[in-house]
Amino acid sequence: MTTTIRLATSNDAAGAGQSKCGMCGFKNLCLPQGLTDSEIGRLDKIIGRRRRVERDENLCRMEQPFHSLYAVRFGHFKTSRVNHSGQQQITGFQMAGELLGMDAIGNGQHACGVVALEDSEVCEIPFARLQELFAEVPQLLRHFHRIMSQEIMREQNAMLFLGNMRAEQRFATFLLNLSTRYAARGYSPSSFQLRMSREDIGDYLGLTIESISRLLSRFRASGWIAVDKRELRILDHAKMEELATGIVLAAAAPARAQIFMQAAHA
Amino acid sequence: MTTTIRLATSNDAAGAGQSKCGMCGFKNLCLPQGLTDSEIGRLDKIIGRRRRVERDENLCRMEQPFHSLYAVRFGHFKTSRVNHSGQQQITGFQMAGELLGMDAIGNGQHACGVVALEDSEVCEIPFARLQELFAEVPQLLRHFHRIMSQEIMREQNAMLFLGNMRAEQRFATFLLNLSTRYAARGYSPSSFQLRMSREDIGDYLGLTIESISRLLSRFRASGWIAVDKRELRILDHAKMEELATGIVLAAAAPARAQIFMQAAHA
DNA sequence: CGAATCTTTGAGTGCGCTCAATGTCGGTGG
DNA sequence: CCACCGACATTGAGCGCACTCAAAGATTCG
Repeated sequence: MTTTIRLATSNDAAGAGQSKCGMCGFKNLCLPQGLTDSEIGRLDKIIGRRRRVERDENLCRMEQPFHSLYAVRFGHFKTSRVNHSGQQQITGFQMAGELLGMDAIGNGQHACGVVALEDSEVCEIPFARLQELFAEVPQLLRHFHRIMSQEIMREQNAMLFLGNMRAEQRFATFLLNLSTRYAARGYSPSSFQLRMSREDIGDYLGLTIESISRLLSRFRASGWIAVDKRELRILDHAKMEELATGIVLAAAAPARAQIFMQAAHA
Repeated sequence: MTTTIRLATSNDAAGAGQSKCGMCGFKNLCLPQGLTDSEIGRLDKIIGRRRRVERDENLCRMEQPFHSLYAVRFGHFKTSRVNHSGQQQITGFQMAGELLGMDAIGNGQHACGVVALEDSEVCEIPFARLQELFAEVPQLLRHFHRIMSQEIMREQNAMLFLGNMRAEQRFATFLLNLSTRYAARGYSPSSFQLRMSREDIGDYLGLTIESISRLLSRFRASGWIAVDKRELRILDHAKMEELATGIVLAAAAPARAQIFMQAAHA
């Protein structure tokens, strides 16, 4: 590599691939979480090449053979499944520090297609080598199990809103989920960009593009959010939580609110 | 082996707990899949007590601390989550050979409640001991990862029908799913009992109890199924697949059917 | 500037929900 | 034995939320 311009993605020592995880700003959200420096070093050694993925490019397609997991280094992705009749369901949106491809382990082929929502970069993690490392770094294995389990919980949360919630509640839940995840990454929980199109949001929430558009308009008109194209600000966080949980934490229903607060802190 | 008659549930040598997995009729569907006899023996040693669970009894509740996974030995279970506003989503129905509790690994507490649909029995698998065994039996670890990944896929399938399908299509998908799973266990794929109430089915499919009842009536009136209480027979399997996939494999649309058949075999 | 894509907004419709009544079954006690 | 009860299931009537269809506006990109 002889290029001179380097973005935030750059790594020092060319080639050998040292300190990939150790220097990554998201190591506490990603696979290395809870590992010692020396263990991180061993993980570094098996991390494959970084891979740039341009906006709208497929990181992998459904039914492709599985070789590697991918950790998002920066950028955003969407994962989706299409069934025989052509119906698409977006199964999730992934951001920096999150792991992609765990659905592919079971059958040795990707169950979801993965597409970049913007120019992004992932770290390739050859699964065969990761498995070897599990034997040597038990803490890594334990954390990997936690990550997979959390992926299961994430999907179950999606089932919960797809099966039970009205459009308004789904959408508020979605916005709060983004808010929380950005906060965990040190970004503003109240002001962020929607990296995905209205259609993607709809395909995730089980709603149409028109419904998403109407929800955005209505939330804006109510003064709960501000939207300009894909720029979004949550103006009334409490109202969002009220919508998402269905619980009114206000003077109107103080008794019930207290009960909930106690439960939440228990 | 000196006994002549053995129920699926019986175990010989009292106490010590030998040959639990080795003699289990579902070992090829469960954790021991692909293990050698000696490896199964090692797995046997860590399997905790068997636990009987009566109909409507909780195997575990939401937010309980996590210690063990459970393998269903016989009987049926449902797993469900309830959110703050009291909305319930059934996340799945489990039968013999299936593993319960993987959602609890991530946070160390059960994300789902588990209730027996009939008198049932599970094998308790202390997770800490299972983790120790992973280090000694790599094949077990690999298979465990496959199981967790398949659980992720299962949840994603649920997202697909909850987000995209009409009531009729969801219900046909549900019936075919049961059919396939019973077939894999050596039972009839076309005749089985619905172990769960209409309400449970509704809470799983994101529909009301009335809708489920109407669907059953309509499917019966159309001659596609026979229902008597909870006894169900699939009379027209092809029609069920047509409904579930949205693809008509019939003379009416031969061209499209051919395309699908090719794709399915590719 | 024009073409393509994405988004917003409106009008009307229909699927599945809500509410309500009736039916069926198993259990319990007189 | 029947009467009664509670749980579960079925069926009907009417409604409303989100969908479909349609058109216009906004934005991006060549």
